[in-house]
Amino acid sequence: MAGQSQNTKERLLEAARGLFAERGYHNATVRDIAARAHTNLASINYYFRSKDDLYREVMRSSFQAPAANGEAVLAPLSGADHPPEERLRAFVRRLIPVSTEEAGDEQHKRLMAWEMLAPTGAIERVEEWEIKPHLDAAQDAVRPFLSGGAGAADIMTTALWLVGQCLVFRKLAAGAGDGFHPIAFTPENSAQLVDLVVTLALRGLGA
Amino acid sequence: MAGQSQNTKERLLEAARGLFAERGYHNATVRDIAARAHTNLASINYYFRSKDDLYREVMRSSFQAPAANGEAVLAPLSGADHPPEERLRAFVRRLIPVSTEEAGDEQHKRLMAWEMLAPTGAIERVEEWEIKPHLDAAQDAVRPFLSGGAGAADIMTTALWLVGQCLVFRKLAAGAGDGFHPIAFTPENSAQLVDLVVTLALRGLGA
DNA sequence: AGACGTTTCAAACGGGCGTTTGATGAAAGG
DNA sequence: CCTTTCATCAAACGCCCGTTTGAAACGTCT
Repeated sequence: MAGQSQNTKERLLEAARGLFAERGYHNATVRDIAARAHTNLASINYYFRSKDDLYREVMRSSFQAPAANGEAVLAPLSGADHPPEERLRAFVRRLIPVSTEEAGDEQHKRLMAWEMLAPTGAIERVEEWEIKPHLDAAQDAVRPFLSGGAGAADIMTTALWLVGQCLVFRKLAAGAGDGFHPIAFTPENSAQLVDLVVTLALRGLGA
Repeated sequence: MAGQSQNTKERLLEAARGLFAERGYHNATVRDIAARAHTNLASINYYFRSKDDLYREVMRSSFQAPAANGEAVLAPLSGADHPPEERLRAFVRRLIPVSTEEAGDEQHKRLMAWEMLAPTGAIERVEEWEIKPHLDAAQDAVRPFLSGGAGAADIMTTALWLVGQCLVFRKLAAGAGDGFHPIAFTPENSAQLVDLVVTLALRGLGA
């Protein structure tokens, strides 16, 4: 019965994704995954050959999910026919979360965080996938504001400076520690936040 | 023999701290800890009552270590008799790493990162200890530059903006992904970095 | 109906985990 | 010299882990 089997396999993937994100690879047990998927323990080894393969499958799908960060951030910025200020604003807008819940794909981010702290080898150099796209886009965003005498290191440093201003909000929105800082990430607040960051950044860059 | 016993207990603490930082609580096994400390398995339950208590002891000592971030960052900034620019510069200088190796206490940071991703309950609200001191100092640093009409939310947002600019370098210096960004954290480079961030931040703040 | 391939399930396997135990060695005091 | 106390150690105890197994349940053909 192919219909139900597909269903079970997808339920397993979803349950595994959630538990891997919550607890990391080693602390997410196959028994818990099977229980959350409402299926039997052995289904994991039936559909995927092992827990390792299941994890690899989760990581693979997490990277090609529509909400993955890299592409969405990069794509619409390449149009060089817009003024530098507008492109910088577009960069900032895409990097700042529009809501606490949205704040990027929370599960995806936690999966990456686990992979950085405790590499399983499923993905070599996660940072390259997670950070480099932002960094490349950031370099494009700040380059027009720097003088021609600026070297590659200067561009990189300034790009990091810009990324940091945006990511700090993303990080604090994602973390559970909202108790002590009274920032709510509603769409309206995010728009104000983008305005503020863009204004301060542009002034900093001397525009 | 009390002398050797103290020695064993301290070796256990050091080994545990290293392994907890590397692998997190659940994946650091008591057998590995004992092996790294060159002692027997049962010593852990002899000197500390359990693995849990050993972990708590590691976390406790990590917070009162001289290299812990909070205090060192906060203390010398409280002098209100310095001009605002100087206090902001002091804030930035303390938050930007002076070398890749130094970049804060790496083990301490990894312990906190583990505790955020996989809370063991040993420390409630790690962020409050790790981030809040920076945030309070940052608010003090930016407050003089804001107009009197700025509300608490504005101050908080601007403080986050400033912290983000500094922490991004700290994070990238600490992470292993140095391959793709050609920034070296020598003392000289750090000084330049501080100058850059301070300059850009001051311009952004309209000073 | 009967045979066949697919999917689900309870039970068990070997291994690593944290912890406990009881023996052994080494100083200290009467 | 014998006892007491503290520190160390090898061995074992349950427990939970990922995986395997063999059979039952199910749908699909002839």
